[in-house]
Amino acid sequence: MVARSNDATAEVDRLFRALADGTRRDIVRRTLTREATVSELAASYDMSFAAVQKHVAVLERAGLVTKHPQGRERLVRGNPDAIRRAQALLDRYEDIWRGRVERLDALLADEDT
Amino acid sequence: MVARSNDATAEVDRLFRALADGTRRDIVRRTLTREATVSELAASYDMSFAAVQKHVAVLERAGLVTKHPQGRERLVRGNPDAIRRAQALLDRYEDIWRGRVERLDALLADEDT
DNA sequence: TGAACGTGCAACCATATGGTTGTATATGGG
DNA sequence: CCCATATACAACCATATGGTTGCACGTTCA
Repeated sequence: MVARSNDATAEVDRLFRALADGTRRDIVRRTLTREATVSELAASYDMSFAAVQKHVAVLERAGLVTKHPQGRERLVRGNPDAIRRAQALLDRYEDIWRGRVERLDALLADEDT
Repeated sequence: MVARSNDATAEVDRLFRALADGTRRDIVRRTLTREATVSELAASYDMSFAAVQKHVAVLERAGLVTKHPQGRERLVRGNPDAIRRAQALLDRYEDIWRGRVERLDALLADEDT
């Protein structure tokens, strides 16, 4: 009976969940190179403005993008730190597989680093 | 209007979606070091056998684990290749952010490599 | 052979998700 | 000041998800 579902776990859930949608991944990709307003993003996809706005909100909650008010617009900017956080998590799995995990409790620990 | 939602996209959706659950991540972690039967896994979590069996099925569809029949049991084995596939995808985002993407169309391409 | 075990799967339920439309609020420009 | 624009958010709907219980089926073994 492994101890689970702490705050860190919920955070990781949100991170991977946010990445599990093509439109959202596209938004992240776009805003990593150049920030864009919500309207600009919305124009790119075949769905309502509100739908895109919701996707941005999901990404923001997951930490994958940040929003920066600029007058009446919000500049959406991809957050490379969140990407690296996801990478770090996957790296842990690689480590586990390669038996590179030194402390035994690291095997039991989830993402609460 | 970016072209989206091809087969590769659906596959990536499944991959990240599968990782967006703590119980499933735990199963992956466990089975990366040592294969386990579905029953053994089920004993570890505070939910029904069927629930765990469903989680394993989700992981299997995402390619994160493979199942190997052994008599009446199924040995569940974590698949490091799927982890690496996820890593490769995230690496692409890093590359994009660092402006390391050479071909311009790589910016538009999603995960259909 | 028959009982117990391991697994898969269907049916069901509550809640979450991803979309819609409509409305409210704030900002910018004429 | 008014109007158009940019965003946010609520209400609603269909479908997906994550859990449950119950049953069917193959395998092991006494």
